[in-house]
Amino acid sequence: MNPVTLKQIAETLDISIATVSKALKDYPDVSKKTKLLVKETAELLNYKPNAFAVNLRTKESKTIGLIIPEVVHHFFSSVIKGIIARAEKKGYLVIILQSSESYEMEKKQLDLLLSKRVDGILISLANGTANFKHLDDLISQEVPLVMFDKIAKIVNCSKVIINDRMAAYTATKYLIDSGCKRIAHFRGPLLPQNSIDRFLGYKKALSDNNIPYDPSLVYICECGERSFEEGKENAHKLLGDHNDVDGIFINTDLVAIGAITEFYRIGVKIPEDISIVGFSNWFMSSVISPTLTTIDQPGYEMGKEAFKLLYKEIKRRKVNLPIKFKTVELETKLIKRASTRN
Amino acid sequence: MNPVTLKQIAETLDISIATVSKALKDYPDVSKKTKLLVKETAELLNYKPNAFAVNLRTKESKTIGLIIPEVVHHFFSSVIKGIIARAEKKGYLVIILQSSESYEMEKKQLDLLLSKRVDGILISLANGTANFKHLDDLISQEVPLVMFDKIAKIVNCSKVIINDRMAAYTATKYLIDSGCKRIAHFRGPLLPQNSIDRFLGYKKALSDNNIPYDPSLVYICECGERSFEEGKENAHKLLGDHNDVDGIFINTDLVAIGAITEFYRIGVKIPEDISIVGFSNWFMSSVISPTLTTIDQPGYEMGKEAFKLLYKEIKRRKVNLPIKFKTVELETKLIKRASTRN
DNA sequence: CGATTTAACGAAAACGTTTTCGATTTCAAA
DNA sequence: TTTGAAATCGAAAACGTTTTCGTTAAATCG
Repeated sequence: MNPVTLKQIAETLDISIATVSKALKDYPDVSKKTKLLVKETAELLNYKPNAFAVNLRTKESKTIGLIIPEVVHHFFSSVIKGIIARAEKKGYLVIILQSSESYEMEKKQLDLLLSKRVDGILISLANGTANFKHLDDLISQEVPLVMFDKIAKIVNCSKVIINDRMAAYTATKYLIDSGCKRIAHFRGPLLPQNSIDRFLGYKKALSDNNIPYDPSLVYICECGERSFEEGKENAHKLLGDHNDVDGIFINTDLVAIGAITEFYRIGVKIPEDISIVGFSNWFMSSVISPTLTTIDQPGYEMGKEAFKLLYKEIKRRKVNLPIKFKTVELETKLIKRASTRN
Repeated sequence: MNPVTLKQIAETLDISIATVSKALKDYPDVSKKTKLLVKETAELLNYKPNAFAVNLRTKESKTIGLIIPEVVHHFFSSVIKGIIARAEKKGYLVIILQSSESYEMEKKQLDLLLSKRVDGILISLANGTANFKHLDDLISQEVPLVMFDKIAKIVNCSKVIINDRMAAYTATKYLIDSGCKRIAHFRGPLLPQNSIDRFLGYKKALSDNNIPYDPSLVYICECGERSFEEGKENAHKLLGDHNDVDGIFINTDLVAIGAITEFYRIGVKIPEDISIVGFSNWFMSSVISPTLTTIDQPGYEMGKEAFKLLYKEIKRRKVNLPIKFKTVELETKLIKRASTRN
């Protein structure tokens, strides 16, 4: 019961393999009569083209690779969903790999995808990635590549991002406008561009409003699997270090939720004693108590947009058109909830 | 700058393609000397085997397909993570597709994966799936297949599940033991096996404890994208229909969280007025207020286990060993939290 | 030294498709 | 009838591997 091939159709119809192939793809140099015949028997025999052979011939797999730092993550799973949806429409399948925020894994996985000869790669960088040679190599090999969310500015390819700096500015400004005078920041790791940008946005908002920047108010989180615990820990530490903090802008919702949990345990009132703004708008943030004011990050759209860019690049490369890299910036918005004073 | 092939290595070394291929795979009939030579130049030229050609020759892609009802879902993304982790260790890549709980999409996607000639398929059924011909077809084509979580008992393949019935029984029993006399159930859709089993577990727990079963206490949820809203709606409806309910066993955490939100809004006290037990143990459930008592469903392990079964089947089929289908049942446990009286 | 084994290599088929290009047929126009 | 073009078809190469099997040369044995 082996899969049926072009050859078998050719034999049962007593014509050549070439004609069968051409008939199935509606080539102009085969008669309507034989086209019909071929298509009927193909249907009858339940013919499915052998993807391996097609790949080999056409040199494309209609498959793209996706490398993501962490799969179990509301934002990233939204991105995945967006990518899959868009890719499927265009006939592409997507292979997903998880770097677990490790540079080494990221490199290994790029290699894997490359060796599988995917038609293009979508990537959001691991926190541990400081060296970009692996990406530059990809580009010099002319593999279509687009980065999203956690990008490296220095790498020359298409990107889809949000304006982290502006969003952080908005978040911090909102704390200031609601009366906060002494605002802490739980930031992300030192390397990723987005945690740098969010930090800078925070700082800029302070200075624009004549609030002195105090480095001792900035706490670092890994923002990995221990996000929630980190939130609790940093909240606890903060309370030990300072007694005058009345607002915190936190790099990511899950850490913020950890902080809220700890504050609740200790008896610090949110938002009366301390106001909190998170980042990402995890679904969770709308159901905890108090609900969390945060920045909405459009994951699904980001996924769709990222695939769109990749698709264009794949198409253009195929016909040797020049590639112009684009970076599209998606809108974020402040979601006002109960963790801040209005 | 085309990718380097065996042929090019052969030419630069002035030996045959066959020898190069064999040298790289450490065949015994090539001398250590040439092996070294070949490997060195392969390294030098940065040779990467052409996956397409290998696939065509070996008839395997080292890729598996995964069909999941919904990607943005704590449980399922945990499963994905488990599968990817295990697959990568064995050199397999995984293509992920989302059925969005639709039978039609599920069918289409199976076809897609089949046409890509993945080495095996992992699937969790859509809620809309009542007909299993597409799965039986797969099996008769001898495509390795394992179902997980949302399975069809009638389909003859390996499965990895939890004992939904027992888990639901435990959950309901816990409500009873904590003093509840009048227990409602927010169940899932009518078709999926697991929502049936959970309902049966609920019913059995009632009858074992001499509590009359009252159909008017059972509410149905789609448990799709609107889960949270459904929870709120059903909670509201329940309050209108009955005034003596003191406990609810809810098919899935997200619905339960919706219910809690609504009860909170209305002023019903959890757990004093009504105790609630959810199902799945979403991370969210540990941070809302009150924290939600629930059944922990081991997603990551389920993913790992599912891949393990699939891998075994792939290996055995390759050497034409007989296949014995297995269904492994994973442990669940009751997580006692604040939404129930202890 | 002849016979036989062993070691090392290569030719070639095969996997199933796509596509170029030449061959054949048909048919209308001259 | 001849000629030319148009319509159909097929042979064959190519994609890059893997693997069988045969060939040669070297080594071993009696």
